[in-house]
Amino acid sequence: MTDRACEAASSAAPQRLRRLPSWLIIRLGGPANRLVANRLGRPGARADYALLASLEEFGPHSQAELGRRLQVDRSDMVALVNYLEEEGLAVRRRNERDRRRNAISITSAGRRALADLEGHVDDAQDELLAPLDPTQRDTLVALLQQLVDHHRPPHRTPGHDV
Amino acid sequence: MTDRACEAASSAAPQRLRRLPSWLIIRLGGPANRLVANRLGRPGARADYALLASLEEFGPHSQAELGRRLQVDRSDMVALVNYLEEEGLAVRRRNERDRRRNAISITSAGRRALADLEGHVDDAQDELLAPLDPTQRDTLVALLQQLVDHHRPPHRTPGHDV
DNA sequence: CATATGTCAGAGATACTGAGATAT
DNA sequence: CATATCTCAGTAGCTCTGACATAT
Repeated sequence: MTDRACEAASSAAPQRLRRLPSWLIIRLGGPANRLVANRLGRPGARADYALLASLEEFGPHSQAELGRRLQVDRSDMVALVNYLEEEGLAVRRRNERDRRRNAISITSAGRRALADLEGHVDDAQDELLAPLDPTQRDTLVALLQQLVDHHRPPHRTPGHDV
Repeated sequence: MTDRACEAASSAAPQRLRRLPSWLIIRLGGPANRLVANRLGRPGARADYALLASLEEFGPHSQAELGRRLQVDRSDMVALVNYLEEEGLAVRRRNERDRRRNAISITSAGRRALADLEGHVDDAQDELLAPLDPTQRDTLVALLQQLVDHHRPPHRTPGHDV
């Protein structure tokens, strides 16, 4: 009996961690990542979805702009744009008004891929938030948005866009 | 004017991502990790805090039990326990009732280290949750706890503890 | 000249996989 | 024999740093 009580608790996290926001958020990163990646079929597809959403919503970007929007390092953006280009989901041209920059644009195939990915991403959200009702989900999203906004690095806007 | 409007929005995330729980959680993992690591001074100290908290709260553990409690792989637990042992914060003995297992116990130096780390960890939470008032913080923690509990892997309790 | 951009090479921390030896 | 534990080696994805050439 006491043995069974001990066993039942033997995989519960310590209270110090269960009450710790940073621990909860970091722990939840695993399932969040895994559920989305499983639905999308490929580990890196989460980043592709982010790029395509940004391109579709705001139009052409330089790679540095994409990086600032999505909080991805410039150096890591290269491979991501390479992939979209190879798959025909985006095109990379020269920006003739500022020839340091590339101008990345979404293609029609990219829009179709975005719409397809979106359904799977939404399914993953339902799995991730399964125990919460719609009101709780809204509350959670609103709170997380405040935190993400607060921890966004200071805004540096150099030249004109694209 | 239109240029400035474009520039002001050039680092805002797309709405598709701003409303996406998985994206918000994964994005927040960075600051959560960084703030705690900075306060504790060493990248790996977050894991040490978790181990010490578990040992202090529940008494001696085998390494596999620690792994199940904290959701850390057995193979990664070896180095973590090595470090605690080298620092004199825990001792690793043989469990004579089940000689496959080690029995990890916290030392008095470990308890002092835990108390010290706890202050810094709490400071990091204040930074992480800065934009939220106490009620919002409680709400957030309660919601995250539900999600973490829900995504905890299925409970497998083999033998008796320690 | 100072800065921004794209690119590449490498490091670092985290997480997972596979295998082997030992013990139940 | 089947399983559990500890350990090590290797892999993979993610993030960050440093450097360089090019352009503003």
